[in-house]
Amino acid sequence: MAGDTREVHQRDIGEPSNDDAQRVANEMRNQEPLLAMKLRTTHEDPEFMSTFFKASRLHFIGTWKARYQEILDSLPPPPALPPSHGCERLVFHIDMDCFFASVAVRGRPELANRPVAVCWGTSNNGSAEISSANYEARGFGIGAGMFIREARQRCPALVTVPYEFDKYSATAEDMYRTLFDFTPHVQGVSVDEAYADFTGMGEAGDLASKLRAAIKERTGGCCASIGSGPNRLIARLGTKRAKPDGHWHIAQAQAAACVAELPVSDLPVCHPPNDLHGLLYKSSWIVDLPAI
DNA sequence: ATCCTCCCCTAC
DNA sequence: TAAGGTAGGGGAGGAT
Repeated sequence: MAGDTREVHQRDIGEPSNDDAQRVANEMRNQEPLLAMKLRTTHEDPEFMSTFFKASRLHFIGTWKARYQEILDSLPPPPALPPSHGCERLVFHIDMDCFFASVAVRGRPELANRPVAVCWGTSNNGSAEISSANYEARGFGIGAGMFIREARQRCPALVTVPYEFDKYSATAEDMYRTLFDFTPHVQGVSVDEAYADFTGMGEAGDLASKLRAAIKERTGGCCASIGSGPNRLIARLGTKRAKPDGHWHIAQAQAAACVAELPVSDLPVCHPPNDLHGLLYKSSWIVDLPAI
């Protein structure tokens, strides 16, 4: 079988096997106290509420702003945004690639080049929700929001690893401190995503490659993708095309043409189900919207 | 017209 | 077994 041949080949050249990767994932689970407890009621665990929030990825994401504020408080207050003098602004949208999964793979060579997904859940056919999947896993059609059961059907060799919230906080801080080294004009969006104004600081491609390299080094190997353009919306649309591990610039002059050929669903807030969802039936492409 | 409060919705 | 929280934008609708 082709798969067997590949395994033999990997062993020959000393690369970690799938077994090595699964063993590392098992060790991660074994060292996670939250998985050792397996306590589910207030009777079994008097600290049930606290345990629940400690294990919640949504709570982690939702309370990130408070931790970000501590970073802001440790820095001098940002100067006012300098005027652009009528020239177009250079706005960056920085977004870490599959953040939780890349933190998991970082420093664990056994997981490199393997399909990896982050979730609680130790059962192969459970309904634990995957919150981050690396690009190898996405190649099997695995993505955020999918239950572990379906992901395992699509890729039996998938490596599932538990959350490491403390590492996410520290890595996010590394990313933000790197960004603040470049400019004080930073707007934090979330734990793994920010906008920054680079107007008048140089050429977009050059700045982006320097910033991405600095983030990758400071975070120990986590990649950021960057979209850039004259405003936040255009920059953000550029990031979609930049991923993974890339940069895409959309200048003001190209912005209208670039955006026109995108599907309506690429716009923020235009994802069903919502109030604008009817538009998706009338038009799939942004270029057609003015005709509606 | 303007300013509120609530409430629904999105994104992360 | 799995860990669905949180902040902020914007519309509706009432009070001024």
